[in-house]
Amino acid sequence: MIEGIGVRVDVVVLTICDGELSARLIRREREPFAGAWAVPGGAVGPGEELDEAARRRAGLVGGHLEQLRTYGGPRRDPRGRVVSVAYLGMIPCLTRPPWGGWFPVHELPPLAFDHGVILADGIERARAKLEYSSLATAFCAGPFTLADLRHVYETVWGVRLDGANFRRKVLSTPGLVEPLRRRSARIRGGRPAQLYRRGPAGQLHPAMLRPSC
Amino acid sequence: MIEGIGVRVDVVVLTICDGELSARLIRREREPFAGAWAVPGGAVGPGEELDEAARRRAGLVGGHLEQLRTYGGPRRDPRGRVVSVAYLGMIPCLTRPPWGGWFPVHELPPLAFDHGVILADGIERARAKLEYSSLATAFCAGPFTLADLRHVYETVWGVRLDGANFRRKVLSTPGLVEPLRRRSARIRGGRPAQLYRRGPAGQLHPAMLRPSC
DNA sequence: CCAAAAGTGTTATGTGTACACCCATGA
DNA sequence: TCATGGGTGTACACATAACACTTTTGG
Repeated sequence: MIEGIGVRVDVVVLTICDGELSARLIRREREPFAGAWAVPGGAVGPGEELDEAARRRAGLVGGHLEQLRTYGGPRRDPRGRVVSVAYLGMIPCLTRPPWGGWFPVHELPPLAFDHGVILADGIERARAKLEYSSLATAFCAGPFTLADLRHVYETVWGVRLDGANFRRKVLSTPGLVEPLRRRSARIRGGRPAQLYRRGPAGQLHPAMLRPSC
Repeated sequence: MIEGIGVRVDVVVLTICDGELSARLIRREREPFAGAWAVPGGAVGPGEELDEAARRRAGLVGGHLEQLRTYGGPRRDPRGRVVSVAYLGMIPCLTRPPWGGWFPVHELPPLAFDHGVILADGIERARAKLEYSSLATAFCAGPFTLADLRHVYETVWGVRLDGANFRRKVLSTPGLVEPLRRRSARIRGGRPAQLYRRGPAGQLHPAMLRPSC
């Protein structure tokens, strides 16, 4: 049953930094691709669940994590056969990176191995899942306004959404968000907005469709 | 990089036998779970793509094949750590099984390892993909009528659909089906139906929604 | 002729979209 | 009071669902 195939996890971690959908990358220290950027990841430990391994290798304590796809081409790694179980993680908005390595997805450097494909697949999965799941709230830390949530959609999809229709859509989905008693403090004038937190709903029915389609 | 983790593919192969959504199972000959039913699969060969391995292990020459999910719990296999890359295959309707091992998904036997979970995930993926993809045509061999295509949806979802609305929906989706010059022969009376073949479209916009939701 | 299935028409109902307009706050 | 963003109302386009109706075949 042992075949000399290595098993790794590689994790596409996305967040929104300063209004830009961004991915976390690390710089490789060893050959091959020494000095190139790559998605965080590493070998799966003995007795370790794949999900656990993904969280450990990505340093992802909280936040959303889901399996993305498995990449197993025989020539992916010049050192030998390596099958990589890729994951997609999402963490709340950051105003500044906690430690280096966040790249806006429009300004990605060349990546090692097939990590460019993995990252592209992860971004597309995130964009698709916003349509039919409540995953957008995973990008929001603590209480948020409907404008905050709308900005998540606008940033990830790269479109502008009508605030009025977005509000109706979100509030008409049972269990998507729950209102708090507080209102947001205003920064630059304007009426203070109602604050919300995540609701128990996981799926959206009907879906929030991307305007481009 | 070699860690003693085995890598396999396991394939959920679905078809429609005699109006029933059915899965192909094989009987295990060796321990563990000798005599139990399991989904077809096996180890990935050296230098072999995962997709190739899935087709080879499932004996799937044509038909649709897509990656489903990877199962890697440390206790999946009592012999040791085995990561299984699961695939979902679909082949056209069969009036009778070509060789044994087709089970209606409502009458499944107990399955070896975690293959019950894998099979359930595969069935749910198939049901979900009918909504937003043209995958239903993968269950149709050669030219088909719109009634044939509707029966695919009805069988996989376990619901009844209105023929008139289904027709309009399918024909209004560009590139989903293409009409042929022929009409079907009638079996038990009734007007002969127009025959169609698959079109180039892969995605459905808007989606074909399950009535249950 | 009748039964059966293909195919068309019609209408009520709901959902997405665009946009006008009012409300509450900071400066 | 004005600018800004939160929040409401409304009209139109379009999709769905239900079902009556016509067409074309076999028996």
